[in-house]
Amino acid sequence: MSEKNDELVLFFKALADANRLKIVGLLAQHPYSGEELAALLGLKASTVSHHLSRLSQVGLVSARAEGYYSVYRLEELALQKTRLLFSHKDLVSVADGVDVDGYDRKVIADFTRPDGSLKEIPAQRKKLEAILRYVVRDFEPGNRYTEKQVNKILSRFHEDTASLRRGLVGAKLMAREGGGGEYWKLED
Amino acid sequence: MSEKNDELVLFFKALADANRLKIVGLLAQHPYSGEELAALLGLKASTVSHHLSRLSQVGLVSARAEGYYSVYRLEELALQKTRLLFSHKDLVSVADGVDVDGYDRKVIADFTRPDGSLKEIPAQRKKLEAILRYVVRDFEPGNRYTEKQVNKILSRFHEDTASLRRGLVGAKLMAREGGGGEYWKLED
DNA sequence: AAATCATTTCGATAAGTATCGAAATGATTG
DNA sequence: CAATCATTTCGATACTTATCGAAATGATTT
Repeated sequence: MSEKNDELVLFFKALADANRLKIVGLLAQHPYSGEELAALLGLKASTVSHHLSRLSQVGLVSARAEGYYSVYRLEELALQKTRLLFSHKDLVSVADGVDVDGYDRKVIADFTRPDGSLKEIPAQRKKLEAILRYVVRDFEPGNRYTEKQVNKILSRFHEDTASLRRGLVGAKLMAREGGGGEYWKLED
Repeated sequence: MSEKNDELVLFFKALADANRLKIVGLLAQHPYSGEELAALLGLKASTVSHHLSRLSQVGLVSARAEGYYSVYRLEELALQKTRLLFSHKDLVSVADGVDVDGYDRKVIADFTRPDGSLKEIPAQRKKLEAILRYVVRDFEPGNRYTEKQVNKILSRFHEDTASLRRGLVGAKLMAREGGGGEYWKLED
């Protein structure tokens, strides 16, 4: 997950420099030695060496010895790979390491007291939904509850149990049977 | 020339950061508000704003107002463009700002295919010479080649190896020893 | 082995930038 | 218009890195 992303970041960093892009463009024509590249770009040999190191680190260039020189060439294979990189599936997987419950946790932290009860019931819909997801955890799947039992559980969180109860049903986190007033938790 | 490269550098810089990549991955799933992104990534709102600014600067994300929030979405068009970015021709043009061999580069871009082979052998003398300078790079200085070896190397570029071979000798880029038919690369 | 030439490594410096907190701005609701 | 909430801007800090010069390493020739 994360290591794969690091590799991607390194790849883009390798291309995120004007002089390295020029090197790639030059090597796309034909191989060059480091000395030639330095002359063409107006840079010192040590600087070019640094750039080539970053490029070869991600497999974009490779070197072969030739006389005094090392001759560097572009690895078009690495670029081919890049073309395939931007499929929707691969893009989505870039976010793999992300903690998707982060938003809920932040809202819960903002609206709850140390004992877990609610300081207030959020007015904004998105935050209310996060809080309702938090509250509904205290109900067990499969169980059926009377309205009185529901209110008792909800009262741990806030005195306005009616609002919470209506919210849970409205958010389709719980359901109610029309007549008898029995409630149960809905699964995702 | 250079402005175009700057744009490219900015584009890669926009993607050369782990958190921005995650944002791209998340927005590839569906739009998010800045607040949600901040919670998901464990960053402060101001930091996320900075990242979104860099991403929208290169057209990768766009925003639309929705209630209190601004909702950001990925511009898949910008990514499509990226796929086309790595054609041989465009790669070669990345080195346009480099002040040497500009003419040769243009000719090479015009006459070569993505794999580096020749679409055709130029008829005009100046263009032919530029192409010959390009071709001769694949010969190593000091080496001696039989005609068969020469033809094998030249066949990477064009099936008419005889024309290329005669051109190289005529342009004094390579020399041939009269009797035995051995060839070698001439230095500038 | 000594000399020569290119490349790499190292240390230093300057520029860039990711991140935060605080303040300013913008947008929406009451 | 006042209150509320999200976003942006600003100033500061810490980390990264592009660049250079000098020294070390590697490779080739004599």
